Amino acid sequence: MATAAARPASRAKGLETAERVRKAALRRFAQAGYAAVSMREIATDVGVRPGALYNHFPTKQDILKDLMLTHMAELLGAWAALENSSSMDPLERFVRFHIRYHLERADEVFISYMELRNLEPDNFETVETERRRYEAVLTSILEDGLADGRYAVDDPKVATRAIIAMLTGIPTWYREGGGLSEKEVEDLYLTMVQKAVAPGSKPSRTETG
Amino acid sequence: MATAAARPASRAKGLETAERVRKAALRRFAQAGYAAVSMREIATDVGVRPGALYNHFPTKQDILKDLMLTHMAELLGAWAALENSSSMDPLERFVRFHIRYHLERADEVFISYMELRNLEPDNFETVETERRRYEAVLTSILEDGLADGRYAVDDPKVATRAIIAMLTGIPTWYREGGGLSEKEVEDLYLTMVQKAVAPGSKPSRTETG
DNA sequence: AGCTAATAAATGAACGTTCATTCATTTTCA
DNA sequence: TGAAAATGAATGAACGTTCATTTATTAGCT
Repeated sequence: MATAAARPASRAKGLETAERVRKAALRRFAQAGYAAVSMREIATDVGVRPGALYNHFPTKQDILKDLMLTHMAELLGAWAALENSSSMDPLERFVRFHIRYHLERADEVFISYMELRNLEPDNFETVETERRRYEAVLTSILEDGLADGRYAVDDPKVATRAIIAMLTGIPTWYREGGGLSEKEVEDLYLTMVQKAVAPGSKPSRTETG
Repeated sequence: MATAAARPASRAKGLETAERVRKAALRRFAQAGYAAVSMREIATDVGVRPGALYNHFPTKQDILKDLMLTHMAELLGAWAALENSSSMDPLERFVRFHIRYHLERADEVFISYMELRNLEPDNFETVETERRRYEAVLTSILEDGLADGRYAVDDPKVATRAIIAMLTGIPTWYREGGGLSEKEVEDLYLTMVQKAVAPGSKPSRTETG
């Protein structure tokens, strides 16, 4: 047999509990904030006594770390899986991906920029590095379009931050069944982003193209 | 160099302390989050014993409430003072005002949307109402431009949220002496906003109306 | 399959610490 | 003299975490 690290399918109880801890902590952290959530509350959600949590995570900090590192890795992984799989325009692909992903994983996203300050320096640095890698994706798309004249932005890095802030704000107000479908939101934002980076002389009253 | 400068009639000692409490709490809340800050820490910053804080604020909650309600009132007040005082284009005036104000009051702004969930329902509702009033300012500007064809946005309320999210993200990355002046940031963002709402390149729907 | 040793998970109770808040007393100062 | 402000000590509650013990679950052996 292989080492003990690989678990037989029947030995799933422990992993199940660890996963339930993650889920409960995720929900609670997103709702009340890391510092305002007690291990006792998480334990209650999981249906276990507080001490039992320490069979799965060494400290409360490690739960937060796990959630944030996992989220960043999955975000980059999800993009990597999509990056070369479509013939869609890269900017459109990125905008639609970002909106979709951030609406699907609202809690993870919320925690990952809300609880940064509660991370120990090492883990903070790791998350920041990944975040910069993600931003670099969009910057690179803008630079490509800039090089062949499809886009016109004065500063691709500033434009990247502006666009990502704009898109990341969506989950703070969008609610399902609120009159706009997810697709409609994607289209609205895509249009604004495309116009914001499009060449087109000075705004105000110049004619199009 | 001992005391802080001018105490007018020395009758103002109590008010001075209350103000020092506000300042200390503001800084601490912005840095560590409301739930992670103790009354003891605030008292230490102020130079007083914890119990003394209760001569100025009935509870820790009330300090947060005071900070957030004051901030929203001052934000709307600052805009009101500027609204009709310039011949600048309304959209430009709003964008420049928002960026400037949010860079000047980074801590207040940060707290006001980061600690919303720590507010009691009544105070939360008050802050939300003020926030909606502030958003309505921009929405109204966009609707005016939409009516006479200067702008073209599919949904002024969505565009409002998009623009405000974009602008409010600036303090998370902008640092003085980081290669860009505040004026340059204003100009870069203004250009993107103007292009995003300008009529022109991307027809996506029938006209509203 | 059944038994057994080993291991993993959960319990229940406790640890010391820190928390927001209270209050009688003292200090400050107009 | 009187009121506001600050002190110093105390309150009970809640916190993260530990640990000896019990309970579940599994691997190795026959």
